[in-house]
This record gives sequence, structure tokens and C-alpha cells, in this order.
Amino acid sequence: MSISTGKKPSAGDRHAPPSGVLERGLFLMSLFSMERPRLQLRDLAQLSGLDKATTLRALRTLAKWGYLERTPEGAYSPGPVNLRLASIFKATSNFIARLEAPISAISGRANQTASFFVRSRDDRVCLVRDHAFQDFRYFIEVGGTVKLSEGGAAAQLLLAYTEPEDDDARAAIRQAGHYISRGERNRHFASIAVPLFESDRSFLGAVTITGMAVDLDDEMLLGFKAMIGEEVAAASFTTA
Amino acid sequence: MSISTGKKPSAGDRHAPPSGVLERGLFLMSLFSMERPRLQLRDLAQLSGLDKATTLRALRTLAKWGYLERTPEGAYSPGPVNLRLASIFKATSNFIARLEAPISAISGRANQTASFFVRSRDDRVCLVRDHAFQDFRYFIEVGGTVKLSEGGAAAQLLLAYTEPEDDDARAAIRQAGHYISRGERNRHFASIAVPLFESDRSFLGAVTITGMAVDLDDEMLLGFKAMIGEEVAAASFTTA
DNA sequence: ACAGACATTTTATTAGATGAAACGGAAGAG
DNA sequence: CTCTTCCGTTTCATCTAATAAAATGTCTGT
Repeated sequence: MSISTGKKPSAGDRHAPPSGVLERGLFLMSLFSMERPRLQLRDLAQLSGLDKATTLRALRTLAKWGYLERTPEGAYSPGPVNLRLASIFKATSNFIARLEAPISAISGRANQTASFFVRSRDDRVCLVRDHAFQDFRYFIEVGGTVKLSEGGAAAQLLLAYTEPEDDDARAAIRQAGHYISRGERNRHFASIAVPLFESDRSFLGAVTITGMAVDLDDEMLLGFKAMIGEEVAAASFTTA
Repeated sequence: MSISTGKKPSAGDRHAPPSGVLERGLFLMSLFSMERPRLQLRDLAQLSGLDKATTLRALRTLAKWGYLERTPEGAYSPGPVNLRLASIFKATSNFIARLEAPISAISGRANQTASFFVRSRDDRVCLVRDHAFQDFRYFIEVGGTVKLSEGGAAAQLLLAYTEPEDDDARAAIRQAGHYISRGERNRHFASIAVPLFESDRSFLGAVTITGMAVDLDDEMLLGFKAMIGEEVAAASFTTA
């Protein structure tokens, strides 16, 4: 009753928990992140706003199927089944595996974080990521999604190449074949995003290099563009 | 009613579908595999034994949260969220990333499939795998689980090192520091499994090399043991 | 021995899951 | 072109199975 009618002004319930057992279970899974890879019942119940007993039942089922596993201390963390599903996912989008080496090489040569994003409805999803030596806590993790409306170099570029309704700004981005952002999503960062095409010229997504704004002037970012082109060409992709 | 009382002797319902919405949803996810990465509503309903409407509702929720995505043709396949959870899983079991290079090297040097398994309750789970040039359809995929009771070199070795109740056979395996199987799970294959320890000597799981029995006599399999030791040592693991 | 923090079980109540049937739309055959 | 078939989707009366508050169990530290 506390969900539909009552109000729980307790700490962590910014959003009301979803209704429906399956949705609640998936919601619980979504509470795990790189920053919080292990959570105990109490935390999950509080974060989700669900009753302890309800949370426990869901966690048990999730653990029974390997989506979660219990640590020796009794906390929960994502389990091995996710690996299985991730490898099936990778197999269905056949180009991800092919992109891993180029992204790694790009990251190494730029000594910055390199990523690959695709559009999924109104979000962008990070599918490949290599961190070089940077502190990665400010970034979206692999598989993570961000609303396109939140901006960023990758978002602008994805919109330019995939949005049905066109305008001058988007045409200009396509004309240039890249987009540079400065502090658009995070004040301290700058990025360049370039489009990635399959060998048959079909658009796949955006390759980006991101780093601290102080380290990267526009000239340097622009210089990365040719290098990205070289590296992805080794895997038969193109950037134009 | 068809689930609890009725009988559906149709094609693919070897097991009755689980009850509980969450469990049913997870069950649906488990129907995807490397061999069947895309399934449509009809297939999923039939394979699971669930009603079409029930299946549809679950699939919609799963897709809404990114666990599944729809192909242009309307079929379902595992979605990008699995990638996110897999990377969190990898981060929590920090040794997986460290093992990937050694497994790859072992596979290359033996020119056979190399894998790493851990025990999870009464199952073994494949966490790392490199295929060399073999046809991989006969093998468990990464993240895949198999009952320990089904045997195989890895299963025997995991039992020897993790089962609380000991017996002579298990003590002998620990004494030898390896286990060789021939046709135990599959008539045509042979494997050697060796234990993997963290640098502090805590047991992690089993490294195996598997190939066609005709190509691998016991002497050859035994010869791999030292090589495995060398390669994992490069990542500060040990095999004894 | 007591208190506090968590995990787990129990149970009466009803929200919400279920599935048979009907509908709709697309593709193919005659 | 109409008829048929095959799927996905919607609807709705029925009742299973999910819910949450409270009680109980299990630690840990004082």
C-alpha cells in the first residue's frame, strides 16, 4: 500500500518503484553500477523504495538464475549469466568485436579515452570503451545509456546522422564529418566525435575521443580525426 | 490453467515453465543462446510453454529495460544492458580481466580451446574462453553453466578442490595437481584441467585445454600442464 | 546480558497476473 | 482480386500469486 498511496519521504526514493514483479526485478538490477557493484538487501530495499520482503523475494529469484550472486558477506552483485547474455549480444551486433582493437589503438595513440556510441531510440549507448590512463569515473560505462537530449559530442553527431528531420546545424555537422564539444555535458571535458561507417557506407555510430578540456585544444582534437580514420580502416570501417 | 493442470504435449516444453512473473521473464532470457540469438514471439512462447499474451507482456518489459531489443524484422535478441551488467560483473571478480591474456596465450600455444571455469553452487561456469581455430559449437559459451554432476575434467577438478566432503579420488586429484578426462562429457573430446590459485594461494577455479580425442593423447595433454603454469604465472597466478 | 542492525518467515488481503478468445494486418495461394 | 494462413496484439472475466506489516531469527559489538 505504501507504493500506490502512502508516501515514504525516506532517503533514496526519487522515483516511485515500478509496478509489476518483472519490472521491479529489472529495476533492482539497474541499481548496480561500477561505483556500487555490491549492495545488500537493506540498500536495495531503500534505493528502490520496495518493501524488504518484496526485495528479498526478487533478489532470491535473480540469484537463483545467476543474474546476481551473493558475496561471502551476504551482499549481492551481478552474476555470471550477464556475461553469457553480453556475449550473445555482441554476437548479434557483429561489428562490436571488430571495433574493439581499433578503439584500443586509438585510445593508446591519443593517450585519452576512446569510445564508440550508437543511437538507441532517444538514448546513446556506449558499446566499446578504452580508458588509456585516465580516471574513468566520470564516464559512462560500457553498456551504459545517456539521453541524447543531454548533449555531448557523440549525441550531436548521432542526431546529425540519424534524425529524420534535418536542419542547418545538422547538415553542417555532416558536411564537416566531425563534431567538437567543450564542456557540453561536463564542464571540464572536451571531445571530438566522428561518424563510423561500415564498408558498404551504412552508418553505424560515433567514435569519440574525450579528455580534460585543459589538455585538449581544438587543434589537437581535430588532429585526432585522421588517426581515427586510419585505425578503423584497419578493421575495414570508414569515417567518411 | 494449462500450466498447473493441463498438459501441452507440444514440441518444446520439456520442462514446465516456472511460475512467478520474474522467474518467467528470466526463463525467457535463458532461451537465447549463441545458436539462437534471435527469437520471435511465436518461438519464445512455444519454447517456454507460456501463453502468447503472457510472453508478449514479459518481452515488452524486458525490451523496455534494454535486456532485449527488437530487430527490424520484429524478432527479439539480447540488448545492450547485458553489456553493462557484464562489465560490472567483471569488475567485481577482478581476476577475470587478468586471466584473459593468459588464456589466449595458452590457447595459441596449444592450438586448442582453452577455458577457465569456476564453481557456482552445483554448477560450473565458463568465465573465459579462447577458441584457437576449432569449431566452437560443441562447447559451453562464455557465461554458460553446466551441472557439476555431468562430469568433465573441469567438474572433477572443481569438486576435488571445493567439495567439503573428501574421498580418495578427490585427494588423488589434488595430489596430482591435474585431471585428464577422455570422452567423459562428449565421446570425441579429451581435456586436461589444472587448478588456478591466486598469488596468496587461494583457490579460484580450473583452467582447461580441450580438443578432439584423436588429436590429443595423454602424454600431450600432460605436456600442456607446465605451459599453463608458465602463462598464468605471467599474470601472477599459480597452478600449485 | 542487552541493544542494534539486518536477514528471513509468516499471513491475511487484494493488486495484478493470467489465458482464452477475438481482432488486425501482412504475406501467399488460387 | 478474394480467401486463407500465420503472427502479433488487445480485451476482459477469473483467481493466482504478489504484497507488506509484523514477528522471528541471527549476528556483532558493548
